[in-house]
Amino acid sequence: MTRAGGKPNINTSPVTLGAGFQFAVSVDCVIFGYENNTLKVLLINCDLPEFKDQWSLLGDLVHPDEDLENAAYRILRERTGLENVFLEQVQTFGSINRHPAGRVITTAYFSLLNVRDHQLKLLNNDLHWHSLKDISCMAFDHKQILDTCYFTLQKKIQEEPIIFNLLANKFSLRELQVLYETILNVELDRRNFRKKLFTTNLLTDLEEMETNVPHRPGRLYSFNHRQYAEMKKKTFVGIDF
Amino acid sequence: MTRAGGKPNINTSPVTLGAGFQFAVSVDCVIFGYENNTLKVLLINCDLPEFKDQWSLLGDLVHPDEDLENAAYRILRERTGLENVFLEQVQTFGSINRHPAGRVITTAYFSLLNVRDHQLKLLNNDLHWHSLKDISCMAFDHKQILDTCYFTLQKKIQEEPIIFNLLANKFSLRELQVLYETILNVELDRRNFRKKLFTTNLLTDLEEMETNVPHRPGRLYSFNHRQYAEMKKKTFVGIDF
DNA sequence: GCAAAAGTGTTCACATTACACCCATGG
DNA sequence: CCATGGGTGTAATGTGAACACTTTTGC
Repeated sequence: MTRAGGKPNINTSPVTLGAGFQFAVSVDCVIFGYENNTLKVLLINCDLPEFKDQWSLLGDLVHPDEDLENAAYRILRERTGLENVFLEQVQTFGSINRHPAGRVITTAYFSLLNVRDHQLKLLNNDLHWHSLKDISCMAFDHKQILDTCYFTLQKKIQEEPIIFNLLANKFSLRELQVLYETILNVELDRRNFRKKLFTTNLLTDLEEMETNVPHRPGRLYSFNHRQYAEMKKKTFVGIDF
Repeated sequence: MTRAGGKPNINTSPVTLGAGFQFAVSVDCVIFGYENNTLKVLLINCDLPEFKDQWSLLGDLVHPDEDLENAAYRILRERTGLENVFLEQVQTFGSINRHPAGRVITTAYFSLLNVRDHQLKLLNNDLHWHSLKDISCMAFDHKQILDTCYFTLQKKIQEEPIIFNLLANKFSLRELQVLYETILNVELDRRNFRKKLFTTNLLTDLEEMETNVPHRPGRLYSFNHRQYAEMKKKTFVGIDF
């Protein structure tokens, strides 16, 4: 009899986990990229008979000696060759029958990367970028996971300047604005957008211009990581609903 | 050899999970309550020798035939007797050595309930409400989980009107304001607060007054769930960082 | 009557929105 | 010279912040 009202419990009393070891744990990465004015996600073909020729997220079982987040980074590294990529946990999906092989709990991570810098590595894999709009059906509950991560992406880019992870180091304001518009699925006023972005002080003017564009070249900017680190120290309190 | 570049993978090819069944999966509930102008959390004593007499969140192993969220609801029901309580997934914690008994992945949920309506049931358990400010050390990584959930609570009450779950059905504007101030740890201007709340149209004026208060009685309000359901259909797009 | 909180409006600063014209480049 | 997007400012509106006095109750 424990002090917890007679209920042996993993948090309150010494229990053996023998009976508890009935789960497999995986991570799935929703890897967003941006190319040709289109938001894309990196998918792989699923060979399970249950989901023949359907698309699947990049995921794998977590190793017994591996932290969840490390497993997600490993998948990114193995599949894309990238080491320092934006990655953040989104949500865990654990419905009973979500995987035909048995009880598999999966934690979804979303990742943002700059497609142009990393195209070559993908040739080694059976991976493909898919326009988000063209994805209807996916293996497992991956469509639901993707939708959740896309919603999180939409919300987060309005709260934190993570969007720059999808762009090359140098970008024009036009590119940045179109990217916002693409992800949020809205149109933004160009002058107001510029004003807004400049007042954040997060853009470094590179004093360079676009080249080989069939119109007046725009200035190029980079994201000022140092300035953002300063800004983050400030807090905000409000009630908005 | 699968199409996935020769890597057998849980998402791409038929694999047996025998080797994957090495995890225990649990859920932990961070149950917030509000009493005597204090934000509290419901904890239980931990009897594990490693964490002798330290406090622990309410959690348990997920049953093999049970969804994650159902496991969290079960814990709430078993511990508090409550059925319809606000509950939301926050984050999953899976560090290798977070549990001394073995590899345990835990998904944290946070819950909001109205303490006054549900005091009696707790007598059957070794549960206690703890003022959030008095909690320093906890068993496992539960302090980290609690901090994460508290941060999520602070953020969410500024985005969605979930705070009403912590109050009785009838409340005065004063009570509501003090609750906001307590959770956010700020002082709010009373007139601006009233204006703001009234313009949301989420409060139903019950045409009742406080009684037995040693000052001018305030009006009582209730949260208008129906109105909020209407509001939720609208969207918002902005860039705020 | 005193302590304590209820109730109530206005002003100011700032942020957001809407909106139109000329400029530089490639073809 | 034409198509395309770059670059710029102002006025109107809306939102958030600051702020003081009278009222009602219990004791």
